[in-house]
Amino acid sequence: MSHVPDQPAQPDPSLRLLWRHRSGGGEEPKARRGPKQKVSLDEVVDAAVDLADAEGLAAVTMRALAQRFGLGAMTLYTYIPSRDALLVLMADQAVGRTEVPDLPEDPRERLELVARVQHDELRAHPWLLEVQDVRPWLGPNMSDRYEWQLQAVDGLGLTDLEMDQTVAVLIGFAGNIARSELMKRRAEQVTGMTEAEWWEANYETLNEVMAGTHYPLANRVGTAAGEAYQAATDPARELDYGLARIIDGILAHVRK
Amino acid sequence: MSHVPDQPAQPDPSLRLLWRHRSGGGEEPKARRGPKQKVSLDEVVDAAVDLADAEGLAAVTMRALAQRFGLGAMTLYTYIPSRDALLVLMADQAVGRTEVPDLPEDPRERLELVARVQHDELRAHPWLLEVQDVRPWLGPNMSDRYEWQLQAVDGLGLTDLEMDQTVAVLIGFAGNIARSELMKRRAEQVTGMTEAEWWEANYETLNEVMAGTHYPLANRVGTAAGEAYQAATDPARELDYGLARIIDGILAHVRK
DNA sequence: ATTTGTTCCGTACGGCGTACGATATTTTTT
DNA sequence: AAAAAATATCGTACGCCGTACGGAACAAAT
Repeated sequence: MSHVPDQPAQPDPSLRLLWRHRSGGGEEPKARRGPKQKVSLDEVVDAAVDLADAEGLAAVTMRALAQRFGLGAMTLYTYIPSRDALLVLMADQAVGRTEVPDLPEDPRERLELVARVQHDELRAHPWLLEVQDVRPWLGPNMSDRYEWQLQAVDGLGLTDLEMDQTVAVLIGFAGNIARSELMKRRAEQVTGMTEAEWWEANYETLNEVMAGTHYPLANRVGTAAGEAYQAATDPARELDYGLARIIDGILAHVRK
Repeated sequence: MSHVPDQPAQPDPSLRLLWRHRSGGGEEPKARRGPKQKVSLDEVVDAAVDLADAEGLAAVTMRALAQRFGLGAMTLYTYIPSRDALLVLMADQAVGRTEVPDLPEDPRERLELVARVQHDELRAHPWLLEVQDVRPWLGPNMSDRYEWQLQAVDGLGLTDLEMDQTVAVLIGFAGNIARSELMKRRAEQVTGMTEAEWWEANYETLNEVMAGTHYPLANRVGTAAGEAYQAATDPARELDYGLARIIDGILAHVRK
């Protein structure tokens, strides 16, 4: 049992960084001592977001990011304590970039909007899907967003707990769609083929290797999907379908 | 435009590895030339799964895995072409470990079972959530599972495409619950505090930093959640609630 | 003028995946 | 029986990564 003795549980340092713009009314520029910082923290975080948008989260290395400003790698550590802390700031900053529309009156449209905003955002910043693994941190922009999401489900007759869970279901679903889109794009990038090309290239091998095993339903469904997805885009339909079912279920519950 | 000339699109090498046990009826042990392998590929993959279960996916390094067998790191590359390929094999092998129950007759129970099996599996092998980012590969065990999932939604009156999408919604939702459980566990591990302790430790800072901003709904909902989750476990309820809504929506759709 | 707290940055450490080449071991061919 | 070919093992090394550390340049407080 390793038990750190009686540390009074330090408050999380990321919190003050996250809320650096809004924290306390007291403006105290409080001239610092050493040389002036060549860039601002916001510029750093913004550049990191841009980099992640353009080349993926893996491309956001300390060295690469520092180089964008002509700084040495270690200099970044006067701005942020660690790369993980940077990711948290990036996530909140990215969320801050999307401006949420006003909520319509129709309940169905409101729920749908919550999901679609989430989906669009994750399409714009797919790396958010990876950062969420780190933590769903409570920065100012994420807090604003959450409040907005709760507004969307407020007044429907849900309990407080159900409001939270309903939002979770909606944005979780949107996240799953975004994730499958991301995986598809990545697969095409890695293999250098489209999905259709991959299937063609592996058709023979698959038949050979799966000889003796039968997947009647999977084959039928797979064929249907293959034909359908040649014309129309797949994940858009997935989103429409799933969202309709989920919202049906939610509204039915409220009107029980 | 970097365009590889006219390679006839090599079939994916992972496929043969994935199906190594079932591929073609022809048994041909075909004595290999060099020294015998000290362990089998299955042992390697099994060990990797165990390691990931116990210490997380990050602990599955080539060196650590090789050491388990007293092998040098590079020796593993005679078993698998790359770490990524290993992850694919691990995923399929892990899926193969869970034995799926027979499908009940009641439609609602069937849909619920699909989600709960997925959820339980991801609780047993949380690292699958990270591997899915790599790819949802079609190994034998995954294929079996998919066929089983389609059986669960067969005969409900869904179109072929809808069957696929319905399964996706259900297992996606289960994955989201599992992911939030995982994040919670990780957060407790990293910070060394329970969620309640974290809130207590940061209560003051949060109030200070959020002064001037008001989140009426988030506060109300957060308080409700805080009180409720002291007694009952949270994600279990989330699963029950969301699953009920989703299945309601699906069944309403087929009985339209 | 001196002290003190910052910023900047070069160097270095340990860890990762894995390319490469040497060596040992087994089967196949002669 | 000997030589050749193919395979397994593994030590070394390269280029990445995050980041600990220490020194130098700098600006404000003393």
